[in-house]
Amino acid sequence: MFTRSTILNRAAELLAGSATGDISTRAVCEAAGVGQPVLYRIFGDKEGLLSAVVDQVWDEYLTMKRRAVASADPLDDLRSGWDNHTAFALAHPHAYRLLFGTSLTTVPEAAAEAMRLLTEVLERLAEQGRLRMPPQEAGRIVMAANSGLALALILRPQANPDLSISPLMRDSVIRSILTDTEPVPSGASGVAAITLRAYLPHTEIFTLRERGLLDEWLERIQTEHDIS
Amino acid sequence: MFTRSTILNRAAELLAGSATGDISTRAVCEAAGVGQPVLYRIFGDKEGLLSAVVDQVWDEYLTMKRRAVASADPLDDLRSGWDNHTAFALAHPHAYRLLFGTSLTTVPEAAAEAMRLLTEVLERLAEQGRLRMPPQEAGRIVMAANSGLALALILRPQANPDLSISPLMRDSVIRSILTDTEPVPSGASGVAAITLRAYLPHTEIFTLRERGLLDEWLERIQTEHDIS
DNA sequence: GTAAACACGTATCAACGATAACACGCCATC
DNA sequence: GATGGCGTGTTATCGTTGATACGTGTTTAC
Repeated sequence: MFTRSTILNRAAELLAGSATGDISTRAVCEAAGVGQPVLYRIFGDKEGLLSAVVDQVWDEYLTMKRRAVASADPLDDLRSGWDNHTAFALAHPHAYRLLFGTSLTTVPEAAAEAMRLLTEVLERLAEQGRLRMPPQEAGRIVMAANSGLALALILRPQANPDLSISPLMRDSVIRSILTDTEPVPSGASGVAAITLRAYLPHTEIFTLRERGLLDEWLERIQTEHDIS
Repeated sequence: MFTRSTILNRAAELLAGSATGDISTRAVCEAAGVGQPVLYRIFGDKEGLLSAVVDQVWDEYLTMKRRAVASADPLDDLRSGWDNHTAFALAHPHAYRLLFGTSLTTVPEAAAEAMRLLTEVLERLAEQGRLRMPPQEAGRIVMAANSGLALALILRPQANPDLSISPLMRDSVIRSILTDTEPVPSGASGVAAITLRAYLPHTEIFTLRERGLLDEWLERIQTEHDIS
C-alpha cells in the first residue's frame, strides 16, 4: 500500500496549506499523481479520506504523548497534557477542527485514544485520593473544556487574542475536579478505608450483612497498607 | 424585505431537517420560490446566508434570555444560563455547530451577544466580591467550557450518553471561578469511595467476585453522596 | 498458454456555488 | 406624459466538485 500513504501525505499537506480547511479530492489525486477512482477505492469516500488524514495527523501526536514518561506527580502530567493538547490544536487547526468541530461519521479512533490517555492520568490521581469525582467523569469534563478552549482559540482568535487564557482555564478546571487536600502518595487507600469504616455506622444504604462484609473487606485493605 | 425573511425561514427549516447539517442554495431557493440570483443579491454568499440563519435561530434564544429577569443571586442566573445554553445546543444542533464548530468568515453577531449577556452576570458576581478573576476572563472560561461540552454532546453522543455530565461540569467550572466560600458538600466518604474504586484494579487481595461486589457497594456510597 | 483477478486511467454524470444577461414595475425628474 | 434610474425578479449558463461506469493493461493461477 504505497499509493495509500502517498495520497494520505499529500492530502495532509493540502489540508494544512488550505485557507478554508477544505480540500478537493481532485487536487489530492493530482498532487498524488493518481486518478480519482484510486482514491475512492482505497478510502471509499471523501469523508473516509478525511478521517484517515485526521487519524494520521493525530497519530504522531498521540505516539509522542504515549512515549512521554509518567512523571512523579500525575498533576504535572495532567497540566502538560493540557498544554500539549492546546499547542497541537494551534499547530494543526484544520485537522483539529475536523476531529472536534465536525461530525465525521467514521473517526472514533483518535478521539477515543486521547480520552484513554487522559483517563489513565486521572486514575493515578484518583488512587491518591485527590479526585472528587470518578475518573471517567473528570475526563469528560477536562476533555470538553480543553477542546472548547482550543476551538475558541482557533475559530475566534480576535475574541481570544490572549493565549494566557489557556493555563488560567487549565488550572481552574483542574482545581475544580480535585479535592482540596494535599497529595497522600502511598497511604491514600488505607486512609480511604479508615474513612469509610468510620462512615459505615451512620448510613442506612446497606443491610446489616452487607455492612458487615464491607467492613471486613475495608479492614483487609487497611491492614494491607499497614495502617494501625 | 419579505423575500429575505422567507428565504431565511425556509433555510432554517431545511437546516434543521437536514441529516448532515449541510444545505444547498438551490434547495433553499426552490423552497422559497425564488431564483438563485435573489439569494445571492441579498446575502452575497452562501456563507452570508448561513450566518444570517445562525443569527436568526440564535436571536429567538437570546431575546428569551434577555427578557429573563435577573434573579436575586447572580449564581442562579449563571447556572440557568449554562442549562439554557446546553438545552439550546441540543435543540438546534446544526445551527449550534455552525456557530461554535466552523469558521464562518462573516462572524455572526450571536456569539458576541451571548458573551455579552454572560459577562453581565459575571460582573454582578464580581461586584459581590465572589469572582477570583476578572469577569472577562471568567466569561471566556465559562463560554469555552460550555461550548466544548455542548459540541461533545452533539457530535459524540455515543461517548457522552449521560446528560447529567452537564450540571456536573457546570458546577465544577463555576466553582473554579468563584472564591472559596463554600466547603466541599459531601466530603470525605464520597472521595474515599472514589479513591478505593480507583485502587481496586491494582490489588490482589480480592477475588474477582469480591472485587465486583465491593465496587458495586462503593459506587452505592459514591452516588449516595452525589458528588457534583 | 489462457483466463481470471486486480489495478489504473479516461470519460462522464449529477449536483453544486456563483454569475451574466435580460425583463418588469415603480418613482422622481424634466 | 415621456424618460431614465433603481430595485427586484427570471432564465440560461459557467466552472468546479464528488462520485462512478467502463475499457485497458498487468499480474497471477492452473
